[in-house]
Amino acid sequence: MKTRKDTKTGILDAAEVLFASRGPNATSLRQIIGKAKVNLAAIHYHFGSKESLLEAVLARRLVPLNAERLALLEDYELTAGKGAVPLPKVLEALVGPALRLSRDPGKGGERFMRLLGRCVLEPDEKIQGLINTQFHYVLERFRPALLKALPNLPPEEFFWRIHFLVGAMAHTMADSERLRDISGGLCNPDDTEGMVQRLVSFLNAGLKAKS
Amino acid sequence: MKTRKDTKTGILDAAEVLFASRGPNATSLRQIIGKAKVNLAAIHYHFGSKESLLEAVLARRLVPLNAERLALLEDYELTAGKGAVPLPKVLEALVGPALRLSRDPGKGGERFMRLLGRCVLEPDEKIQGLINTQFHYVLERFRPALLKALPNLPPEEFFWRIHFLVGAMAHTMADSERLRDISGGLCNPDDTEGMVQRLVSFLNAGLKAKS
DNA sequence: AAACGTTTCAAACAAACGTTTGATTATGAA
DNA sequence: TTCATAATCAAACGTTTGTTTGAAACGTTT
Repeated sequence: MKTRKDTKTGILDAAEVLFASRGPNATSLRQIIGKAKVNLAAIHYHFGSKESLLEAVLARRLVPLNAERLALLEDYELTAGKGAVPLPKVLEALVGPALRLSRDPGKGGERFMRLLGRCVLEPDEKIQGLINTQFHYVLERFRPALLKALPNLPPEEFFWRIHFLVGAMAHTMADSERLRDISGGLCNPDDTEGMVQRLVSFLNAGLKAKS
Repeated sequence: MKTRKDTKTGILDAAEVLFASRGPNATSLRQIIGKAKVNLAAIHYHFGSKESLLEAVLARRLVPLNAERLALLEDYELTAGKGAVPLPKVLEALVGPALRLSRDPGKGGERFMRLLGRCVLEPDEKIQGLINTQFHYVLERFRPALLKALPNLPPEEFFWRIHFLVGAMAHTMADSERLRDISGGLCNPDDTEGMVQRLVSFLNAGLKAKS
């Protein structure tokens, strides 16, 4: 029983790193066992299949992450009383915890944030399914707050802007490292708080745009 | 000599469709030849390799597309004289031609737009290389116009916002079909002009946000 | 028609993939 | 110790992947 958790979380950790950097479909089980230094059959023994492994990798961080998002939102709503929570606060609750993951190397760090962004943008239907279930649940909870903070915004326009928001957020999570190249080293993706603040103010202005 | 172009463009067309819907790496050559109804060896005879095939698929549409973007921008700059081109116009020149591709089914249509968005977000380094070369070239040309339209915006902030812009644009190009589901059928991704207009006004407001 | 280069085709290639097997070793309870 | 369960391991499974081969069919030119 002593080595079970070691092997299991060892696989999860290695899979998280590799899934995040090359994408789940481009990562082979043999690369994972090479990094985790376990036997190939251990993956199927502990997780059943590659798909279930990805599911486990996602669930390990995503469930607490979404709980944190909802808790933050409820906190802001309590403070706001019967009034609307200001849009920047709502956005902060939505994108902040996700982006801030990279600040906490112990809890998955940058690796998982990249993986999450990558999965959101992944064409593969199985991965889509895993993500959409979680995302719909969060969006359903955030939608009333967003609509409240954005009065006079037609529902159709609202969904379009959520779509743009998801794109900007996912791309930022998945591949901000690219920004270092594009900017010629001027931008530093490691400055997470700066990143959150910049993204929130960008989204805040975009969502409030006059249509 | 008569059938050469038929086979060659037949492969390009089939590859474009399949690459766009499942992603290049998730598409096998055998799926392509099945759709194009040609022999497997024809791909290597005409293109040399799978990677070169993707390169050819991209180049066929991307070169004229980027030319159109630059032509539009120069047109606006001519009209503006020595003054700055208004930001919405600059954005229109940047994202309009790409999104509008879906209006022209003869010239590749929605299929290529999806592929392009997908390639921008693709982790694979070889694909990144193909995209970055083209994108850098365009961005270098658009940067002065964007900076001119956005005075008082610090260079660091500028690059961050370009990054958000790319994310929103690529996600919109790659997978607006998803919006139909999320919105419960309320939003119609086939309304390309509406899509362009909404994205431009969203990006316009986001780029102008007070930092 | 004969000879030419170009294009198609069925068949096979080695490599890599996710998954399964059956034997072997470690662990905790009786 | 003895036994049963849990975990690890090397080896092989059948597919699928991108790529290569050599011969057949085609179109053009002489």
